Amino acid sequence: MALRFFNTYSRDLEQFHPRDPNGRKIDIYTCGPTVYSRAHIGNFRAYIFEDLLQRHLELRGYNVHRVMNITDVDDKTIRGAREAKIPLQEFTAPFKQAFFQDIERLRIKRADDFPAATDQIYIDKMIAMISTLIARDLAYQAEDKSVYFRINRFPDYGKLAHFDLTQLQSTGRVKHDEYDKEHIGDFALWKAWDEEDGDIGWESPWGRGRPGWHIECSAMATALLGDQIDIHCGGVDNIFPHHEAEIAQSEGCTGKKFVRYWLHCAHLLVDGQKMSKSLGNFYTLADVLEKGYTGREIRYALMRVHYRAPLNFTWDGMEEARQSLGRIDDWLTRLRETAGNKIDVAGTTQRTDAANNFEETLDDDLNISAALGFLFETIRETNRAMDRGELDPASANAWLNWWERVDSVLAISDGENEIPAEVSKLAREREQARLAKDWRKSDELRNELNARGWETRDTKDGQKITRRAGA
RNA sequence: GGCGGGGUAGCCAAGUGGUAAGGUCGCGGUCUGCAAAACCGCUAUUCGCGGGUUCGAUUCCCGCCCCCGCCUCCA
Repeated sequence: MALRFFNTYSRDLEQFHPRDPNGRKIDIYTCGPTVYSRAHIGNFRAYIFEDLLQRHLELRGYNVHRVMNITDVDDKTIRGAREAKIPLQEFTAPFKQAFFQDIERLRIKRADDFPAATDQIYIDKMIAMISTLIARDLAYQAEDKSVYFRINRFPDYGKLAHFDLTQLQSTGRVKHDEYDKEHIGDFALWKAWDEEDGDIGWESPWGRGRPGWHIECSAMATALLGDQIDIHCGGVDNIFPHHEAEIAQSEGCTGKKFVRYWLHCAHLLVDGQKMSKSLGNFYTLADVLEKGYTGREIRYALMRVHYRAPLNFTWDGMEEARQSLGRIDDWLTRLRETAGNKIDVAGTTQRTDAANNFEETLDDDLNISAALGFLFETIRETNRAMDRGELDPASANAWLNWWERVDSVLAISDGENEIPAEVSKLAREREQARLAKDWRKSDELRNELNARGWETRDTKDGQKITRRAGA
């Protein structure tokens, strides 16, 4: 099956065709974090979806160039810096650092570029774009000195969200001191400095101020990827107004179609509800790690549901993720034992079929659930063959090679676990106790190993110890 | 009110105009000193509800109900 994705713009599944005439190079722009606090697991669901997308495109032979912006100036960062009585950069730095730590723990590939909104080159680019928009009558400076986009002059405004502009209602989420706008839907490109901004601001043709949120992404995307990009991703809540505004700004400047495919990830719910601090169901990655779950377990839990379906985060779900990964770990351990020392043996026809199923399923708008279904079916079939002693080393190796491809997309395999000397000493003692049929001592040692996070299994080839899932 | 996404077993979830993948949990069995893992078996006569089309619908059409989100700076 050819690659296809659900494009928010058309609300339809579309075959994927990159702009690159050779069909190999793909540009992706993804909206990154606002660094005013630790990102929460809902944010990471979106980033994991984007990572899955990139990894699958790469498995399919595409050369992906991805940009993720860092918003390091906005109302919240300014407020945070003011309350902490420290410079803005000093306030955002630790959150940037935490963000990079978090994505590493979740095995999210780093983007090729992480432009920050406060980089002078992007501020300059934003100012240049705003000037162009004003020159084209698509923007105006209002009485309050801020510059706004004039949505009535951009006929396509509302096409992405499929909104009728006359229906726009204020939700009161934004402070409404913006009476100077011509239309309630006009959004700020440049926000005039006010007292609350303190010493944060940049000089511009319209006076001191700071960029609006939307213009950042237009400036950084076009600066790094050009006037047109293949795929732009984000959470569904960014469709309107953020991405709608990006289209208006970018196309208003370049006159070219900005994005070919808009992909949006559904929300993460926690216990069936939106995360919020007041409900006490608000989790950062650190919160979940503290409960004893590992990065790959969290990655799996956030990845296993299709990106366009709402995902309900629960602790039962985390436990399920742990058990599922344990099943995969044990399967790999067995395959490696069966394969012995052989490496790089040519695959079997059976392997190829499974590979196609896994990959073709992902081609269909990243159908991860079906892809995992194929993986687990494969696991059962090969386990059955190994139980019967019917899987030869060459086939086991072929499966391991297949897994390498699968895991290049999923990125969920367990690291190599070195067995600590102390643990292997206990294991040897238990082996001796078992030979002596001293079951009491043997069981005590098993409990001891268990307490240290290691599980023992007595097989016909002798005792095996493995690291317990999550330990 | 407008615009979306979703409603399939205890929980998570795939899927198709032809009779329900997979994961997890639970129960029984094989194996084991006992376990663990693995494997085998059982667990939705049924896919939110009501109509319609059809030889046949969970899948198509119409109506309705419920959950979640967006509607101007939340991924």
